[in-house]
Amino acid sequence: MFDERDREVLCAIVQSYINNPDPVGSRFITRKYAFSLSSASIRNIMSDLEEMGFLRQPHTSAGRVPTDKGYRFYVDYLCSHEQQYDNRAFFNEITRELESIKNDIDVLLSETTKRLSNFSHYLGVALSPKSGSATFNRITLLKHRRNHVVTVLFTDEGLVRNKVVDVDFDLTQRDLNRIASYLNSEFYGYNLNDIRTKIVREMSEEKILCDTLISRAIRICREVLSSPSGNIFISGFSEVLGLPDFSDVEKIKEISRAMEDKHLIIKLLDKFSESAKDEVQVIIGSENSLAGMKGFSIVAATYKEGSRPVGSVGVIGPTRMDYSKTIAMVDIVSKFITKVIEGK
Amino acid sequence: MFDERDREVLCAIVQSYINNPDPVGSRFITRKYAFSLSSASIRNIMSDLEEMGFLRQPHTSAGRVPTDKGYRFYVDYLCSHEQQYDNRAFFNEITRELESIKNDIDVLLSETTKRLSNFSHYLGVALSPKSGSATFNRITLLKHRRNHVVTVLFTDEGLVRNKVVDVDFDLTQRDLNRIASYLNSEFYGYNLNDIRTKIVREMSEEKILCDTLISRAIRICREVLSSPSGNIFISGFSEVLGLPDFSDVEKIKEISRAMEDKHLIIKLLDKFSESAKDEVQVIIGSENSLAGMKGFSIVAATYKEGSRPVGSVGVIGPTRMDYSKTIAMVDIVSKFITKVIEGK
DNA sequence: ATTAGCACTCTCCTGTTGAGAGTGCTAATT
DNA sequence: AATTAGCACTCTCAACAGGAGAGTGCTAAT
Repeated sequence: MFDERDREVLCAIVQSYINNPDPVGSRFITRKYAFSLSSASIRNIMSDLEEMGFLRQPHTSAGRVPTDKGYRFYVDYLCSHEQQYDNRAFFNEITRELESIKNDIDVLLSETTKRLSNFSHYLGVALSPKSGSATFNRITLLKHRRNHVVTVLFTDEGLVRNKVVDVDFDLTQRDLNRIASYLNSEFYGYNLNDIRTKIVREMSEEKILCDTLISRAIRICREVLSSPSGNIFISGFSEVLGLPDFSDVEKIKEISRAMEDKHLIIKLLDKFSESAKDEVQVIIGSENSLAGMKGFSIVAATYKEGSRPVGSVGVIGPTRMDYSKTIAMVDIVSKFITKVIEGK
Repeated sequence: MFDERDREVLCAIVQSYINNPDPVGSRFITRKYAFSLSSASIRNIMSDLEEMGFLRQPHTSAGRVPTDKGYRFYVDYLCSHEQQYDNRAFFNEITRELESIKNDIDVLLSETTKRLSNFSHYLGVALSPKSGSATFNRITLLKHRRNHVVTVLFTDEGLVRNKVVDVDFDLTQRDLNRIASYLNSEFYGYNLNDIRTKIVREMSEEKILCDTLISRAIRICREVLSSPSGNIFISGFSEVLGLPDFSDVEKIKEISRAMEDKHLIIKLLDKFSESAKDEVQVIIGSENSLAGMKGFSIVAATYKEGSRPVGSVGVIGPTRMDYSKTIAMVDIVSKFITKVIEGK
């Protein structure tokens, strides 16, 4: 009911449509892909494939177009992930130009998404490491004007975060040192999420409320940890505008709305980093469940710190996407970032 | 040759066109603006205005449309800058929601541009303070893993900047303290630009080369100052897409290209902050000289630190822009940011 | 100086038509 | 039994023509 020949036809149709967004007809297939079959036979096969839900017709007497289910089958069973020439060039550029940026993860991610979108012609996206699971190493407090404290937080993973915190009391540098060393002894080795919940729990305890030093320390620490966790990077909008899929204003509005709603994309990418699979993952069109992302696919992977995935990176593009090329690229990028983070 | 009546007609045409992007005809003017003249007379006046270069016709037998020169005259002499209801709402939202963000200038600017674009329906843009003219107050160096130093730079203006610097030598925290105190004594009170040039000059001097402490100090300091200076914030792309001016794909591509070329916009805004005028400034369409910004106008102003302008904020939109409203908004915003920076 | 009247121009919408591409079905062929 | 040739049918798209609508410029009258 679904033999080798059917697969070949489906594959040909998907590939042809990816190359060029015109519905593909039976005659075109016979000519271009040199099947030893007539167009009439292809028509029969296509009709079967349509009934099985892999293809659909935009209208009677147009050719066929893959459905999301069709793409899914293509990605899972048909497309080869072999590296192409393009990808080698991509790999070279990435490693050559970006390897030196290792101190500022945000710059690294932003530059990487830029290259990713340049080479793929889709939207490059990345989520910066979730600091929640990072491990507290130490904190330094520096006096800055009256009522302002500069905090510098170090994690075991090498993350450094600073923030200016308002305090409603005037403190000397000596006070700050005492507060810092309290925090350091108290929280060393915990991960930041645990510290956050620990603080909430302890806030109400009496011993905290009585001791001004401790209560001040806790308050400062809470401020530091309240910072937004995941930064998102998106780039390549003008790349996407060049695609024929976006020759229509409505389509453009759609994707730009999706882009501005960074919240949703963050959630989406978060899912990737939670499901700690090792491979590149693909979400196609309506599999996505998110309204406003109907016509788009996402190819993403996580990058890791040690063996723990801490963030994700990927590509958003139309469902009519060059999956094999894109998957290979995302694979390269995620591994590259992992490598850089771990300091080689 | 250009009397009161001509002005009134020009004003009516510009306003009508701003409301609604249809070429405006003579009959429409007489009906809508209740001139005590017939459409024929209006036609004569319009013909004169066209000859003077304030109006043009998209094609014979369409109505008239303002030229850049027409907008310029409107902005300089005709439009009233009175506050409208909208602006008060805008002012309230800005002050209520953003006054508390004063420690992180970048967050402040990014949030402000968001509101600005929301209310204006154009692109909100802002340039973060040029740190070059800020005054060195002190620097703190903290050890971070081997070969990495976290630097925290304080300026008199309250700016705090941190950066992780690679060093090719291993140092104890005590060494770092000595280096920091050398830098502090050496550079206290200078502005960052001067320090940068000073470093370049001194790098070659012998005494520097001999003394390892000093040479290391200088090297670290150079790294710190090499950071990118002006950050740019742009927001509101999806706002802009809703405007009838961008119902055409080509137009959308144009503005998105202009947006991606952040370099150019930075240059442009830089000009604003240099020409230290106190008012909101307007650049209309081709006055801009920048290719790729032909159909766009820029309304911008500087925000200040003391009396010195340090950055700029504004709006980019189609030449067919509601100038009086936008100018009022940019005025509010620039004054608001100035106020917040100076800590009220 | 102003205006009514009119011929003219240009856009935009609508309907028509014909070419082209592709399908599904049936009957013939292998 | 699978494949294919042939054909009628459907749908899109581009080109074209006509007509309504809006606006102008000019001239002659007020």
